Amino acid sequence: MATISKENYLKAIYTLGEGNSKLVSSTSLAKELNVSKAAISEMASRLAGQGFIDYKKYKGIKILSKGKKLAISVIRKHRLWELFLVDSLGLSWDEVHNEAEKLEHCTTDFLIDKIDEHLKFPKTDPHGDPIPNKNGDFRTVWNDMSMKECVENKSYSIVRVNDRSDDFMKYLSKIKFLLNKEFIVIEKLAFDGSLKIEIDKIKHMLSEKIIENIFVREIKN
Amino acid sequence: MATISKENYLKAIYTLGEGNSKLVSSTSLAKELNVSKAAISEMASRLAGQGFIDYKKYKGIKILSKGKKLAISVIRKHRLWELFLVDSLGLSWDEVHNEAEKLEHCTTDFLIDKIDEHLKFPKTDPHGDPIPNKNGDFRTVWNDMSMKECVENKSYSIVRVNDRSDDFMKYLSKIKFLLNKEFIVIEKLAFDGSLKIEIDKIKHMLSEKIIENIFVREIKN
DNA sequence: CAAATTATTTAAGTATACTTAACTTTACTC
DNA sequence: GAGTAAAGTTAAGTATACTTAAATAATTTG
Repeated sequence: MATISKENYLKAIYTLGEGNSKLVSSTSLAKELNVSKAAISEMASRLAGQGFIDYKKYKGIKILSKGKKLAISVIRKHRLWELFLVDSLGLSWDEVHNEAEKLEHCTTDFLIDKIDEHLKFPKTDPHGDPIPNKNGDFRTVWNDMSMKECVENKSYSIVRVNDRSDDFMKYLSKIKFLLNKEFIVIEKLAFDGSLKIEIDKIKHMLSEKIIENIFVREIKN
Repeated sequence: MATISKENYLKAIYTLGEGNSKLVSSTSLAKELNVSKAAISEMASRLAGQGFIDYKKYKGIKILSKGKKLAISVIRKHRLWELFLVDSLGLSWDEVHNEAEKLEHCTTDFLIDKIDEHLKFPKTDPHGDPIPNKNGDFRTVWNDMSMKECVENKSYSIVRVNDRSDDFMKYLSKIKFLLNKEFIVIEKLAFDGSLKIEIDKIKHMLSEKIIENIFVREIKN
């Protein structure tokens, strides 16, 4: 049985392992899931016993195809819910993450496929992350760049954000820094890595901590 | 903390106790929740300890205002989800009960209020059951009658059904016997309590077991 | 390369939510 | 009112998913 806990462990292992390439350590998993390292050891043994992961004591965790399948299915549910809540229920993008975090665990494949269909099989969620299709394939090709690489006097649009904390999302909403929104880089400050940008004719200073979590696409005119 | 189990226990206690009037027995609860009678004793002690119910050993269970509040909140979530899935996602009424049974436990008050608003504060769900408002009040006045009381050559419309089993709901869907649908009683057979009705110009025989779970309103012309 | 530090696991204990089996209470019948 | 059947509880045990504290393995550093 795939309980809520197991689904969250597998999602975290999949994310931290970046697909299935990297080994995931107990410490990083414990931090991600907000549980003790002892809890990780225990659950790792259980998940390994059920064929979801490969677990070598003191070495690390690697997701197996069975675990990957479940993780992607949960991610798919999460992202489709987020988009659905924004598009069909009018929630704002900083409100949907926590709701989707719960809904992803109590949605049947039947229902999520109906939602996928209703949204006309979208490719990305409201944060710009790709939505896997029914078969678990991410078809979107990454062609974005970190906002850190932006140069002065060029226009960009925001393609993806990499943080879901309330504070971060709420700040972006407040300055109307939404997905696909265009902005111009006015000034780049070398000494602290911060960026002065103009959006909707209003200028904002963004710290390095903010911009390293934002991914953009250059707009060529 | 209100876990999924606790929510289901309170929902069942509220339903079997018909609001808060009747004492609920361990046996009936065990049957409703598909667990052993021993499990009922244990959970009853826990719920009583937390002030959700009044529990007198060997006597029975009675819901308290704290428990009633939680039960109604879960029922509200269930019924709003059902209507939402039918109205906004196009699921059929026999598909929504099982989905709502899961979603009701992982929906915040914030989200369900958004759904309520989106549906324009509906009064009944797709089975005709009343939806409590944000304050927990059921405002709908019951003016339906059991289908058993139907008489020959009169027209009725279906107002509410009292069973959520897949077989029952699928059969009603199949013969297009949907909420608010009009039908005429052609013949009433006294010996087995069955009813011959006409719906969309097609005649159907409905057994007593079916009609006792259907509630109707007479259409006067 | 040995010592120290960090990472990880094991052990023991807790809470929830179940089970079956044994026992007790209540209700019913003669 | 005693005997019995049904209803309900208690006791003991299980699985999941955590915790803290102690022990062990791996890695880093002098």
